[in-house]
Parts: sequence; structure tokens; C-alpha cells
Amino acid sequence: MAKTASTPGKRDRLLLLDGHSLAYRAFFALPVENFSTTDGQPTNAVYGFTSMLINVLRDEQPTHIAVAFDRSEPTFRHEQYVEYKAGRQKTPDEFRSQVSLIFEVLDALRIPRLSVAGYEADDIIATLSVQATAAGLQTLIVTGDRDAFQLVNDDVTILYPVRGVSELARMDPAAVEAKYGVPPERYRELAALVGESSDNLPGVPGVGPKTAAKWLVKYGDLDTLVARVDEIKGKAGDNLREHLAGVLRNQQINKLDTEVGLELTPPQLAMGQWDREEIHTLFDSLQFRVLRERLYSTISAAEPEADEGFEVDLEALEPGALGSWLEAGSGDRLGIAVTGAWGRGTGELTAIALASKKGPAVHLDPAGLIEDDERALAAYLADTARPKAIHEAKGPMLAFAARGMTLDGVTSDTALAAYLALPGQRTFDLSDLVLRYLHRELRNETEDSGQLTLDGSGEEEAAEALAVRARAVAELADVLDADLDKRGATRLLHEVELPLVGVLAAMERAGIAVDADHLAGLSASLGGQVKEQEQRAHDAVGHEFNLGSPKQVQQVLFDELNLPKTKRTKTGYTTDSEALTTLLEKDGHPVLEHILRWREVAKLKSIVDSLIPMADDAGRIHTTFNQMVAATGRLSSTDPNLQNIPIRTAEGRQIREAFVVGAPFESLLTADYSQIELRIMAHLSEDEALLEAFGSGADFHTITASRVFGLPPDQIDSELRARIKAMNYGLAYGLSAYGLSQQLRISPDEARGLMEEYFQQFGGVRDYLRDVVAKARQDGYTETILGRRRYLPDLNSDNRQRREMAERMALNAPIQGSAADIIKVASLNVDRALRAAALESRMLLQVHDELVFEVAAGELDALKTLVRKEMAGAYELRAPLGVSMGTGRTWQDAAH
DNA sequence: GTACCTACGTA
DNA sequence: CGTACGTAGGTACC
Repeated sequence: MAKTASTPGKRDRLLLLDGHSLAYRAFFALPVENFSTTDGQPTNAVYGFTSMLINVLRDEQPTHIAVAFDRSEPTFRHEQYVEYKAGRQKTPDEFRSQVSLIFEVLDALRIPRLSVAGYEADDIIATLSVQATAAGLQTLIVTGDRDAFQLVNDDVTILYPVRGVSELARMDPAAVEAKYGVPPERYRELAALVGESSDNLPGVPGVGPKTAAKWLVKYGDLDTLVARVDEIKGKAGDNLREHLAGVLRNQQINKLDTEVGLELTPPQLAMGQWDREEIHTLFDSLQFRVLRERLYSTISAAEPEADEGFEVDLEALEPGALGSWLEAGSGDRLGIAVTGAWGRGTGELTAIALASKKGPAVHLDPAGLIEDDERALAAYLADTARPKAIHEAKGPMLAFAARGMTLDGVTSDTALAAYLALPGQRTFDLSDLVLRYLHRELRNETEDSGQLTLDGSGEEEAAEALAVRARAVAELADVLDADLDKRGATRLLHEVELPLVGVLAAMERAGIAVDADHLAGLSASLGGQVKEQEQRAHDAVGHEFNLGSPKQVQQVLFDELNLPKTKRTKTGYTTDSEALTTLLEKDGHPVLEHILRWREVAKLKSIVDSLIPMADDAGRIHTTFNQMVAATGRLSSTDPNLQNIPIRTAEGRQIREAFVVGAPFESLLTADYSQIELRIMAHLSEDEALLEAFGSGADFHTITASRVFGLPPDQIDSELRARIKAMNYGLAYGLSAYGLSQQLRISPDEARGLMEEYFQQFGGVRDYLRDVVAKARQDGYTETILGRRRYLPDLNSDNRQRREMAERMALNAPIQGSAADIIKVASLNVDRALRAAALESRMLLQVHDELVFEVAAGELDALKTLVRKEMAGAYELRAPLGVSMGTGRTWQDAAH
């Protein structure tokens, strides 16, 4: 798709945009309240500019493109006229911060941006348009600066925004003349007479575009007008004679320079290929969802060249021939693709395709296999010596397991591999990866054979499409292997993530038993409380309203009851529990209490009610663990999320009582790491004092507090301990003095002092945190103890908000990610040890730093020993891992 | 019906 | 102005 730079054809069109002028227009056209990211970065100018850009790209289909920007340095015009642009309002800060974002958008779209010290964007555009005409290109200029009208001719058209950002007036020579009464080449003279207030170029008083045009038409041009200035009668003539010098100066100054020295010539501005993924990430961070879709749907991304598809030769197998077909394979890794449905710990397969990188492929209907083939397939799938590649193995694994088959010997899960390579990505579509890594389209290359399929026309195509996927997976796996090798993630994939897939599948299959009666009872009692609080809240304000609607709650509190305003949100004032609690302390209006209480019980009821229908016939709930969403390497849990079951309040803990041991097992065992993230921080920072605090065996927060405050441990009260506990944990999240002050409700100065005293004792931590960010800025990524990377390009952003956000991520990612590494290793080792010891007990859940087990009869002691050993020994930290355990009939009873 | 927002549960 | 997630309900949009 890229054009050859040296041979512009006659249909080539150069699009030139004036970056600042368009962004500035957008800035004032779009209300900043409606255009900012959730973290407060204004985006109205970026949005408006990008939107205009997309529209023009769509409507004009340019072949060449560039965006010109002004520079902050003075221009040659300032040298000629010191008052040039004097008296302008200072650029608003909200605008300034968006310019670099516009740069990022352009960079991601591979659109060259040009600026030259001493010149304005218009001069660059003028120079390029002249060069483009000489090179035979048509030129389109998008600018909000009327000075550019002087450039219009048969080869140069201007698109001038009228009313906001969505409408562009097309200014060709006829349009300019129709609007101003003079041809474009006279526009500059007209503007000199009229003046330009925004550039501080006063014109002739009392002379507007109409009079100026009349004169120019009558005399032909400005020079003649000046020569015969004495002929002009009336007040206007007097004014003209009086301001003649200014007019001539204006004419000098508004002349655009067409000989600016530029590094690129028009033919070198051919539209490049842009990176879909980079755009995806950038627009995501700008929260431009609609715009991104518009971009994708309106202009074709210059994707990696993808004219090729896949050629597969689908072999028809006689019944009973599968075994020998599988044997005949050279031992190459086969790609597997399946269709079907899975989730909630089980699944079903409707089709299977197997293909090597080269050679024939087969397509199987799992329901139609004869016994021999079924046996051959099962043996092949379970054979660890037969390497396999598959995209997203866990779902199919559940489906295979549901029909009694084991999928083993998976040496590549292409989705998982891509996750390790690009952990920040949201989706890992096979077709996207094929395009990215193989530069191919996920489609069948073979032309229609011309044969009509008599039995169901779609079936053949579906089979071929699946075979194509299997082939693509086989090829992709090799390329990803090489990519991961480059990134140092090979061992992480093969020794941790891949084997973990089966362990997670087993946990999902097992599920956890719930006590349906207990849940029903909870639902009823919570329901009663919800009703009661609702009634009381209505009574307190004298009318009904929806407590679940933040909007209505705001109305009641701030409009009707006139309570003091809280912190602003995008759409009003926050009514979150923290704000309402503060309000309650200040004002004490009874409705506040009921709203807070209603929220509490309503939340709990919604959790209970969501769990009730999740139980299967055996009374067990099966979550789905997602191994590829968290950028730090953690797992997540969905449908239902069993990683956020309440624990903090007594009522919440009643929900934990609903998770119970299932027959024939004896009890539940929970085992969790104590303060694993702090231990990792101590390990990574090698701070002697911190390591010592862990070594002492006493309460960690108390010990660190005693050091910071210079008091013996027995004089550390709960208040002092709480402060240091907040510090200890906050550090791993990039806590600021301000944040700490907010949390502890102390002054920022006090908080700053506390941090300083802390770092006096634990200077190694400060050094580590500083170094980890500095290194990440250098490398572009952070790394965990097992080499799991997180890429943070924003560390070098010139947008402060984004940069600081990235810095906090950089602080946290190695700590949170290393904890994730450790519990993954622990899960694998526990699983392995359970099988080695032939125990019946099984692992049910993983909750970030906790594992939950179902204990088989008589195995409790053996299990505890085994779990403690494997968890504590998962990784050797300088602050050794500590494990605490508890058992009981319910998840709550097993707390400790 | 879909997408965003606010609020809130966990580690 | 402390990281990482998922879900629910309301609301605004199509």
C-alpha cells in the first residue's frame, strides 16, 4: 500500500494540516467538561483535532500527508514588527498539556509533523504546497488561519473549519472570490487593508472586507491603489492615507514564506503504515472509544502486508484411520483448533482440526468418531511426548476433560505466549496475532475448487476455516517461541504459565460447594434490611427516591437538603461512602446513615443473589480464572468473581460461611502468604533494616514503627502502628505524601515528615523505588523475579499525569507481579506434590496470596505439611516467605 | 440493546 | 494526588 516516494502519480493528493490552529479551534469548540479522561486529563483539543483528521482522511483519501506546528520561538515576523501577536491571551494550561498528546496521535498514525524555528506553521504549509504543485501533486490544506487563503489556486484547496469541528468549507479559487470579492492572489492585500486583530495588525479604520474588495477590484491591485490613493474620497480615503504605512507593513507581514528550509519534500510525505495496536493502546489511554472505532471503520489501516492466507490440504480420513494418520506425522508439533463452548468448569466440542506447519490437515467431528478413532485421539492428546500448539488451551481442555480426555503436551498456547510478550494488551485474537506476527490473513488461500458440496454448503468451508486456524496456530507458535526467547520469557512460559493452565482448569472443574439454604437465608435477611433502610431514607427526606441512583442521591443531598458539596466527579458531586461519612460527621442528617447502610446491605445482597443461580446440580460453583488479563501477571476470576467475596465486615463474612466443604471431603483448608508484597519489597530493595524487621519474627508493622518513632515496640500503640502500616503498604503503590495525609487524615506536612523519618530508617527502600523507575525508564519495561515484563512507554511521556501514573505502575509492577509469580509457582508445586503423594485432597481457589483446598478424609495433617512446604519453598526470598493456615467446615471457619 | 459512569467488593 | 482486578445498577445514547 505504501507508495514509492519518487513516483507520485497524477492522482496523488497531499494533505497539509495546521496543527495548532486546528487544535486551538477544537479546544474552544468542545466543552472540556465533556472531554477529559477519568484521571482528569483534558482531551477536548486532542479529540477535536483527531476527529477532524479522521474525517478528512476518510473524505479526501490523501496519498501524502503532513501536519505543521508553530514553535514557541519568535518568528521573522516578530523581527519585522515587534508588536506582532502582542496582547494575545496566554495559552491556557489545559491546552498546552494536549499538544504532546496530539503529537502522540500523529506519531502513532505515522503522520510526519513539521516545525521550524523562526517560522509559523503556515509558512511550512506554504512552502510544501508550492513544492507539491511543482511535483505534480494536488494539495489540500486544513487550517483555521485565513492567511492561508493566499495560497489557493487550481492545485491548492483549503478546507476551513466553520462552526466547531465537524464542518469544513471547501475554499477553491471560486469560493474565495465568492466570499471575499477578490481572487485568492489578492486576498493578502485585502487582509492588509482590513487588518487582523488576533495578530495585532490593525487595518484601516472603518474599512471592512467589502470596502477593501471594492477598492481592489476598481484599481486592480494594492500597488495601484497606493499609487492612486489621492483619488479615494471621503472619510475612508482619509483613513487609508493616514494608515498607509500600516497597510504596507501588514502586507509584508502576512505574506507567507514559501522557501522555508525543510527536511522532507512532498514526495517523501507518502502515507505510511500505522500500527493498529499502538493506536489501540493510545486511544484507550485517551479513552477515545468511539473515535477509535470510527478510525478503524472509515479508513483502512495500513496493516502489515497480508495478501497471503493459508493453504491447507484437508485430508478425508476413513473411519479408523486416525491412529495411523497421527502416527505418520513426523513428530512435528501439531496445531490444534476446536470449536465448541466452555465455561463454568465444563465444555463441549463440536469440531476439532489438527494441522502441522506443512503437510495435510484433518478435521474431526468428535460426536461421529468410531471407538478406535476416539481411543487414538485420546491417546494422542494425553501423550506428553507429542508436542501440541493451541490458542487458549484452557477452554478446550475443559471440554476434552468433560468427555474424559486429557489434553497434555501443550508446548505452546499462542494466546498465553502473546500475553507474556504483550502483557498490556486486552485481547489476543488469533487473527490479530497472525497478522502481526505472520503478516498473513487468517483465511483459506486455496481458490474455490468449483466443486459443489451437496450436503450442506457451509460445512466444507467451516471445516477448512478450522483447519486454517490449526495451521496458523502451528506456524504462529514457532514465531512466538522466538519472540519470547528474545524477551527472556521462555522459561516463564514453559515452566510456569503453560503448566498452570491445567492446574487452573482442574480448579475450575472442581468448583467449590455452597450452602444454598444459607445463601437463601442471607438473601432474605439482607432483603429485609434493604427494604427497611430504603423506607427510612424515604421517610427522612419526605419522599421516595432511588437510592441506587447517584444522580437522585445527589439531588436529594445537595439540591433539596443543601448539604455541603463534596468532591466533584465528571457528572456532579461524589456520593461515595467516604464523602458521605465525612458529611455525616459534619451534618448528621439521618438520611446519610440510611443511604450508607442501604448501600452496604444492597451490595451484599447483590453478591448473594448473584451466587445463588451459579450453583450446579451438585451444589458447586465454578468460577473461570483468567490468566491473560492482568498486566502485572495476576490471575483474575470471573463469572462469578470469587476473588472479591467480602471479608472485611461481619455481615460480609457471613457470605464466606456459605462456601463450604462438599461431600465426601472433610473440611476446607486456606493457606495464605503473610505480607508477601512487603517481603518482596524487602527482598528486592535489600534494605537491611527492613529485612531485619522480617527476620525478628515479631509483628512487622510494630517493629518498623518502633524504628521510625524511636520507641520500644511495647510503646507502639495501635495509632502509631496503623500509620506505619499505611506507609508500608502505600510504598508499594507509589504513595505520595499528599495521598498518605489523606488516608491518615493528617496534614501533608506531617505526612511528609513521617515519610522522611521512615526513609531515614529504611533508606534502601527509597533507593530501590527510585532505581526501579529509572531502570524502567531506560529499558521501557519492568521485570519481576521470574522475568515477567511490563512495558511502560508512558514513563517517557511529557504529559505529567501520564508519566506519574506510569511511574507508580513501575513501582508496583515488580512487587505485585513477583507475588503473582510466587503463588503461581506455589500452585504448581502443590499440585505436583499432591499427585506425587497420591492425596485425594484438591486445590479449589487462588485469591492472589491465598490458596483454598478441599481436604479429603484423614489427609489434613499431610496436606498441611505439604502445602506449607511447597508454598514457603516456592521461591527463596531474603525475607523468607511466611505461610499461615486455617481449617474449618466453611471458608469463613477456615480463616485464621 | 450497548457503552459509560459511579460505586464498591477483594488482594 | 496508591496498584491490580470484576460486577451491578442507573443513565444516556443509538
